[in-house]
Amino acid sequence: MAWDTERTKRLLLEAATAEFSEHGLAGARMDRIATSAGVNKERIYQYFGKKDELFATVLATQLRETMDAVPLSGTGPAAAGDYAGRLFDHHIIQSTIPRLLFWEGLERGAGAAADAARIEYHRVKAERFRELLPGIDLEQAAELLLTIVTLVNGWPVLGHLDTLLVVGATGAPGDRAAARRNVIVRSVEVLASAAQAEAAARA
Amino acid sequence: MAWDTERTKRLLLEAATAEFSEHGLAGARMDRIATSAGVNKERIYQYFGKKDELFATVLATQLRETMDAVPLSGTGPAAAGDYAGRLFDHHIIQSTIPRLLFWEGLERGAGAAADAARIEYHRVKAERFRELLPGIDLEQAAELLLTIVTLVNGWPVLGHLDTLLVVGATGAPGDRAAARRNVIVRSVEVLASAAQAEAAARA
DNA sequence: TTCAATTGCAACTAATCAGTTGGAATTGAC
DNA sequence: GTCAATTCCAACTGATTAGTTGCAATTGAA
Repeated sequence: MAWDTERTKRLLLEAATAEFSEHGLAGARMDRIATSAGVNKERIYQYFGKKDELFATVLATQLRETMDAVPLSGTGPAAAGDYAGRLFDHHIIQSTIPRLLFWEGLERGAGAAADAARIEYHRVKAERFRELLPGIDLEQAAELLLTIVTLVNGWPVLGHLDTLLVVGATGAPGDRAAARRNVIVRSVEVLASAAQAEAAARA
Repeated sequence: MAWDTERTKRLLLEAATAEFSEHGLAGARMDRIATSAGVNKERIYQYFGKKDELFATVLATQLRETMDAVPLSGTGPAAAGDYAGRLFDHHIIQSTIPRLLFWEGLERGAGAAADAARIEYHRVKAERFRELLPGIDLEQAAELLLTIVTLVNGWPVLGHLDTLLVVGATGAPGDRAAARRNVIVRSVEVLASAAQAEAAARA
């Protein structure tokens, strides 16, 4: 039976994803990752390098996967809202993503935007998003996309604020995910329509 | 010359605010807080207790201060947009706030919503925000307030995403803060109008 | 079978960290 | 001036942590 190096790497990457999502870079523990993966700690260093290199690998893998998993399709404000809704759904299933994105923002800051491949990927994404809303310019598209990503990823991370502001004020929690998803989708539709109207008024 | 205990506490609290804002709970170092404040480390424990107690104190102090510093005023969608703009401005000056809010979300999670006084404070805030937009119900108000807080606080924390999506796609950075502030203010106005229209359509 | 490369093991290492301690210095009441 | 309480000091402590090490076991090519 041969060594299954790829499987070992996968186990470690999965364990690292969970650990970094839960604790961030500073709070994560290499021992825990190894134990959780059922792999000797020394293998981590052999395959992935030091702690922050493993963190970078986890981020690159997970954030890239998200962009591939939720494609843009259709045209018009409803398509924009649909995209937001699907992104929201994806994050419910892959709950590590929003946390990793904010850990990245907090722990790596501006340095996180220095990757040329990633810059290109996002440029293409913004361009593609613009095509969903005929008539708007690239800046409008990029700003709206930033709004979508902020709202969708921010919601689970600021769950305590949802509890304080919405649940606390109105009393009955109900299905919070469904309600918030609904609000975000409709908000995106409204903002997309407004963006188009604004672009038309300027033409 | 008497001991100035209150001054020592203030120095420590300021240093702790900066440290926790920069590094979060797991990444902050008590030695650094003490050094930065020019105070002996042992004083921290005497005055504030252990590390996570100090963190809680910093959070309570800073987040409470924010709510007091940016009051709600006026009525109508423009008032909602104005509030968002003033909140945005405040966070530019007090750059620790957004980061602390997201550290809290990531590092303390749902437990952060367990404080009775804070629940009450947010309930009152949501109620007051509802009064800005006559006709809308409390749930609409709370959801829109959550959207505002998410966008305003999320922007600095996701600065790398701004760079990737907006700057990367459109080329010239310009004054990003002003541009993003403008987008948020107008978005809030649009969403506030839509919320009122929706409430009216249901009446 | 041999041999070099790689994986696997678990103990080890040096540094770091939150928290503590004993004693000196200071304060303010009496 | 005395005295108890408090602040200040800086060294200490024990636990934890990222990373390393020496050696055994395994793999696959020749």
